Formats: sequence, C-alpha cells, structure tokens
Amino acid sequence: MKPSFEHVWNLTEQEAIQLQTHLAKKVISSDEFLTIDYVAGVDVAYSKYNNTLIAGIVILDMRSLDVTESVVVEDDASFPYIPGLFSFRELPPVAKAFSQIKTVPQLVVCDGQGVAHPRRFGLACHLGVLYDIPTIGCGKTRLCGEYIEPSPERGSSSPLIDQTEIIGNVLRTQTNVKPIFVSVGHKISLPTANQIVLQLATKYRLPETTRQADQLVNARLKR
DNA sequence: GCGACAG
DNA sequence: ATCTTGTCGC
Repeated sequence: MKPSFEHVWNLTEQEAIQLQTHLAKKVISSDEFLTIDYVAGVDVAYSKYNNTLIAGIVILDMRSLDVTESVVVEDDASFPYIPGLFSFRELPPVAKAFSQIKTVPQLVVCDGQGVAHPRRFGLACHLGVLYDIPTIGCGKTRLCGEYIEPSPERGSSSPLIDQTEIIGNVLRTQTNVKPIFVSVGHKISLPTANQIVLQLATKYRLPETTRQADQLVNARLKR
C-alpha cells in the first residue's frame, strides 16, 4: 500500500505547523466509502534504549475481527515528541510498515486524535489525507477541547467541544470504564466513526484494531 | 508569565 | 510512550 502523494519529513517545528494548516483543508468529514471488508489498526511504541520507534499494523476482517495480515517495522526516531506535532514523529515508521501491507483496508483506526487537534489535523487526519483513505482518530486521553463526563453505561457519549466547534466524541465503550476520544480522521462522519468504534470495542475499552496492533508491537518491543 | 499538552 | 510504589476512590 502506497501514499497518494509524498512530502518531506525533516521539517522544523514552524514548518510542520504550516504544513498542518495547509493539509487540514483537505480533510473530508463526510462518509466516503461503501462497504468495509477490511479494517486496519495502527500502533507505535518507543524504545528509549536505542531511540527507535516500532510501528505495527494489523488488518482485521471486519466481520469476524480475525487478523488477516500484520507487519512490524523498527525505525529511528528522528522527530521529537511535541504535543500537536505527533504525526511528524510517528508517521514515517507507519508509512514504512504500510509499504509492506498487501491487503488494502477500507478504513484505518488510528491510535491518536483526528480533527480533535488544535489545528484540526491530528495523526489520523494526516494518515488519511496522505493515503486518501477513510480514518478514525481514537485517543486514550484528551489533547484539546472540553466536555462533560458521559453517563457510565457503555454506548453513552458527549461532544468534545473546542470554542464553538464540535471536534469529537467522548465515548464510553465499557460500562464504568474511562471513556475514549473519537474524532474524524478523513472521509468519515463523526456519527459513523462513533458507531464503528463502539462496534469494534465490544469486549475492551479500546477497539479491537488498536488492541491487536498494540499486542503485536509490544511482542517485538519486549525482546 | 503560568499551565496544559495525542503517544 | 516508558519506568515504577504506594495510594486513593468506589
């Protein structure tokens, strides 16, 4: 699987912010897909001992949620972790992993925010626009926006609001468990994203895609 | 200036 | 994210 276009990655902080502002205009927040046969999960872990990033991608059969394909790659970390510029650190190794994927998914569930981002261009948006594929941003913690705590039962949610704008959903995937932050990545609407994440997180707090990718990456990390 | 800040 | 002990809340 290859990106629909390329851009340089060795940018300064200011250049990265400018690029985000530019690319944010390309984000589409309406449903632009038909059926989802395969859904991808992405996760990245950092190994502090050799300063590398380990990126894992799993392809799940959307109906059975069985793992159809998976790949793990390791790459040097070349960009620092800066809140708001997450994708410039994590996407290079993720792109390297995607280049080895044979099964093209119809949707990618990302570990990180989509438009729930200061410039409305989180990791999920960046990946979606680069590959021209529907993506969902799914974060464990908040980057920006305000919300009221959703009701404790599974399926309840409340809007994540920045200024006057709804930028995502705070979704309770398991009763009495901390909610997760769902936002539009690319070519999907917020209600659809919310529904799919809930469907993928039937057993655990995080969607099965993220869980499988996390498991894959950690198996490589701990050796 | 201070606090907040995806992974 | 990773590293880690005791501590707090339900």
